[in-house]
Amino acid sequence: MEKGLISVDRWSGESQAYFLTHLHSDHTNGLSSSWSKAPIFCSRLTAKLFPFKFPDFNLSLLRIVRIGSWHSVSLLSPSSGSKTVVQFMAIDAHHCPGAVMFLFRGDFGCLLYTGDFRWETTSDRAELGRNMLLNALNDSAVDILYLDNTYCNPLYDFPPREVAAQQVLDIIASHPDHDIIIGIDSLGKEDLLLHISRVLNIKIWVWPERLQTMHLLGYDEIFTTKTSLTRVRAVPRYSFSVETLDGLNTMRPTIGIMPSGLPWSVKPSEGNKNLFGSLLTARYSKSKWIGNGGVQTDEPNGSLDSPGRLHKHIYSVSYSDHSSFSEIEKFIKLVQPINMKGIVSSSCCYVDPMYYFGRLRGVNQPGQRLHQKHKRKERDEITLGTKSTFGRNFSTEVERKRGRSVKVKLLRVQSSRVSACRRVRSGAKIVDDDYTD
DNA sequence: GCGATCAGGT
DNA sequence: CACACCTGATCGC
Repeated sequence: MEKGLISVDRWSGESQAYFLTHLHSDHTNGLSSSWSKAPIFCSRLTAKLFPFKFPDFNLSLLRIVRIGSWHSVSLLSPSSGSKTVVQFMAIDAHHCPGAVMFLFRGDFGCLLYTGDFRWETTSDRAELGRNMLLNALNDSAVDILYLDNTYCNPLYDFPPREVAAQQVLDIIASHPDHDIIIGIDSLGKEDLLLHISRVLNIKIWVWPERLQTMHLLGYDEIFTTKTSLTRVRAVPRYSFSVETLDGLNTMRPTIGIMPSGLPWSVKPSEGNKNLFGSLLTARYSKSKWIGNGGVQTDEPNGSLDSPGRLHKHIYSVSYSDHSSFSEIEKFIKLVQPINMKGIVSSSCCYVDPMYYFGRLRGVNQPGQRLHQKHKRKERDEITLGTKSTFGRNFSTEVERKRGRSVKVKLLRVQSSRVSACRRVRSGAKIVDDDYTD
């Protein structure tokens, strides 16, 4: 086909080489165990985790890309049919285990695709990442930066993960006799859990599948699936809700901590009316946490004005694996791309990074003409994944309201073999595992 | 009965 | 309001 040279995090078209930045499922839509189109380039750690997500995948199709080295692949130019070489380098994206950015050079120019990334500036690891990127760029211009623009808005202001991790520890320390539930996904936030484990000298419960992942990542002693060994449990985020926490509290005093990009409130719902639906109680500002103090509730146990407190049993901490607005800004200043484009798009929330950062683009560049040329080439030959919820908003009101039944997650009876297997696999049966053994 | 896809949730 | 990902329905095979 005419437009198929390479694809990044995009699996639907016909390309000659495919690149995977990381294994979160919003970047693997369309990828499956039966994949056979062409080789997939990814980091070593992603390759290691790969079979776990895609059990019967033909691993001979994976190409491990060593981080920080240039690699090349020879392909056929879709337009001319002649040989063309694409050079590429993987750079640590500091997002989740195995996550990398890809820097490409070829006839199309120089492209940097960040995938999801966090660009902290305070840690040693961040310093290494910065140096690696600078070495890779080696003063040459990035024609197009494809940017993780998830939090590309000045409202999105949160601390480095080290600081957020301390906030989590503070919350735990202030609840010495509580069980602690932390909501996480299938990959990511391991450093937070390791930090908690180290500081409190305690094991951390995870669901069985997550334990396997932890073992693949090389963490052998820290995590456990035995509830009796610890009061701190990391549970799938989707099983973390007001109802879950209320239910758990009928058995033991328990608080939930949601490490998440932003201290947005939980969903509006009956009985929680005054709490929800707006920007929340605390946010990180100018190097310290402030409570907004304006949230009044009828909470009988006292005010919810401690930082991040969302609900009598739930805290939200801004522990994010995506870059904050100011980090995005620093990154763009460093890269000085000639042009850029957000990879996170949705019909209602897409923020074009050019809106805030257009002025930060590289200077002394030939400008639009060169850019246009590359852009055309890129559009023809490179296929890039974007996250999108576009389309969902077109469903009718009738469809949206159709047939929703209220679920009682804690006590739900397994309704089918297939869904039972799914739940067990994903650890949703947390309460059964915890309290009926 | 199966995987892929979609809508609708947490 | 974001993100990541679960569940159930439906469709094509």
